[in-house]
Amino acid sequence: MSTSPNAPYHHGNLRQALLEAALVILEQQGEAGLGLRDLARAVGVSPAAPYRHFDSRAALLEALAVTGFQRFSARMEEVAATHSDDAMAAMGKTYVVFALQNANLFRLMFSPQLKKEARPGLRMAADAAFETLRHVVGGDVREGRIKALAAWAKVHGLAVLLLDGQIAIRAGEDTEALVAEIIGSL
Amino acid sequence: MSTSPNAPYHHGNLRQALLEAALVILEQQGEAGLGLRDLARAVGVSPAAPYRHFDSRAALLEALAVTGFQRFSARMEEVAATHSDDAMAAMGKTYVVFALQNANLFRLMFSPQLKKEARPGLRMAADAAFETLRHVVGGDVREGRIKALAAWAKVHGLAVLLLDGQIAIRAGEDTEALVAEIIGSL
DNA sequence: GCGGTATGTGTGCAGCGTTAACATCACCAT
DNA sequence: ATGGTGATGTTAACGCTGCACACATACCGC
Repeated sequence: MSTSPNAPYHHGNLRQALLEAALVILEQQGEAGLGLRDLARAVGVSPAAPYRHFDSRAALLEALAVTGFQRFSARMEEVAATHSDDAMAAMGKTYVVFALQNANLFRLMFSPQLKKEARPGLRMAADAAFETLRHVVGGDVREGRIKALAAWAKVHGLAVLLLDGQIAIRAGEDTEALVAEIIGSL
Repeated sequence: MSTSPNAPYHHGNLRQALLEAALVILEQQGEAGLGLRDLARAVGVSPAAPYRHFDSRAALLEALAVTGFQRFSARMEEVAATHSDDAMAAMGKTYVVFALQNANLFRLMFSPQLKKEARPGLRMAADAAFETLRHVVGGDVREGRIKALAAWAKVHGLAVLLLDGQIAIRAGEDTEALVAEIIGSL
């Protein structure tokens, strides 16, 4: 039942292939549509093969979320480096744009079913991702912390509400412009 | 196989009983732990009985989310009525406290698997819940809208980040006080 | 009373995540 | 070279889930 007559018995780099295919399916179908059997079929491998690389479906989702945080982190550092003057606003906008462009991945990163208390790897990836943010915003100082948390909350809430379609975009209104305006309003 | 020898064949008000039991299970076990069979057993009814009142598991979850929005709405209106002076801050704090007290219900209300685009009832319940908020904050005015959205985003983001355990509470720090401080920092 | 309809029961199906036993291959010490 | 060993993939099966169908029961308008 092999896909190709002379397909090799071993895939070569299955773990990576699974993650990549999973990212595609995730963005297309959402987390609920990402089944292990479909995923295995998409990569051309038997239904149980993924278990050699991931303990469970939850572990696979965790790995996806971790790469999500890494990509997010990379984007943030990049923006922090190139916009040293208006870093705060630029990072805020990048934050929201990332969420909108990678909707289902972003949702997965903050999915309640990936309990971060029980998954140190995910917790660390998440913390690392926000490290840059915290540093730029000066959240380590005693009294700067409140403002930093407020800014973080505003940006994150904006991302979540937009993802949820909760903030109505009026006719002829540009989403990115609206985001910039809201972030700008301290 | 009846729970009690003279249990009536008809439950009386099963729909309501299901919703109430579901709310308890939801808050105890989270959305993933809410199975139709367990729920039916908890109410003392056969596994297929819930389908007379809910088309699917998703429909049940939707109904739960709707009642969640209604409770949320009630709390908001109550606070808006009793705190006519500092309405904004009071409502913000209530918003976050509601999320923390009804964690899993709040998560369900904004769960991506309940696609609001495809569920008009849920959409309406959500919109109605935020109506009060929008009114008090003056979000209908052209230029007040940005500030209103910013405030909403800040409060919502704060709730979500706290729920996710993403905002670290330092030793000897009171969560509610921190919330009040962050909300206060415009 | 009686028939129709709403409500609850019992059974079964397909699909899921997961596991265990087996097959195949790469690699490394001899 | 070769043979043993562990990593990787396959196959089959288990238990569970949401869900659908046919049947049983109880309420309600005539």
